Amino acid sequence: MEWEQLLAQAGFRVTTSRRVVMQVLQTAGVPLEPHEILERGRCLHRSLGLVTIYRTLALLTALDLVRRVHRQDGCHGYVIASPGHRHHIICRQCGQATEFPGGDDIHALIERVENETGYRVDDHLLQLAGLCPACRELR
Amino acid sequence: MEWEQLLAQAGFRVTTSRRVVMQVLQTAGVPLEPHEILERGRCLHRSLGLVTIYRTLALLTALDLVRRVHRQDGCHGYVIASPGHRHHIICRQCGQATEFPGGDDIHALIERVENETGYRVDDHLLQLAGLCPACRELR
DNA sequence: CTCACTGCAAAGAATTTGCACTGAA
DNA sequence: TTCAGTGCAAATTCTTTGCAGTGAG
Repeated sequence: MEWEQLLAQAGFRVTTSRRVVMQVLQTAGVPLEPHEILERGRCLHRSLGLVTIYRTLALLTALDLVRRVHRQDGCHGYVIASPGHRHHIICRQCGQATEFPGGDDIHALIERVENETGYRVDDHLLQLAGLCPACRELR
Repeated sequence: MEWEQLLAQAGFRVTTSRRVVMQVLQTAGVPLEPHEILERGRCLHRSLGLVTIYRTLALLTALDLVRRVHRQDGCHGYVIASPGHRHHIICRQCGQATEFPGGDDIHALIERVENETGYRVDDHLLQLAGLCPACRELR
């Protein structure tokens, strides 16, 4: 339950809505869009509103408790974040999102690009897509 | 002018609107959002409409003449694409976008992630952000 | 001459804001 | 008790669709 302490320490209140959003995301395992969070959250908290979800996601994202993931089509979903800078690989069949850590290979790549382009890189957006083990089974 | 031939070969017409959108993007060098393309395009083609820009971008993106780039905040812009699968590095100061090719390092990274996660990767979204050479000068 | 393409208006989504009420601390 | 947080309604964007007129081939 350490995220609750993190919230409190940062001066924010631990409310039912925030608990529900976190619980829904923790249970889901796949990236959810705001309206999907609403549907699932309503089961747990009748009066939950979409506006609150937007505001909650903005807060949780700012605190790095939740991460926003992109899709090529421009839609984005939200997933629970692990501590540290990580990236996601998303199954295009079932939507399952798995985090993986950045390794030396990313740094090597960034260094190469810095040399090739003359840029100084200070942020990166990396997301992979493919088939998860379970969906590969079904082929 | 080879993009015009590509359009024609694919059975699409080379119209003024499409020429204007391409020219604006080629001139810009930085990723532009639809409404920015409209503003600049109007200078060249008075009656240009936003709807046409959306439709044109969808077409050009499908033909891989233009690429969509993402920002963490969810906004996205469009830039001229070079042939082949490339990635972008975007200057957070001036917005300048530069393409760079994927090298062995990306394949190595993907292979590592496949081994670690069991996924079979078939697509990736990689975008870097930082300071371009010109903006670094000004520091 | 035809039909793909365009612009406009209007519909639909996605997201944000204003405001009075509610509940966590 | 107090003020951050909430829900609702309405305002903003952002993007897509329907349709009649226009122009590329």
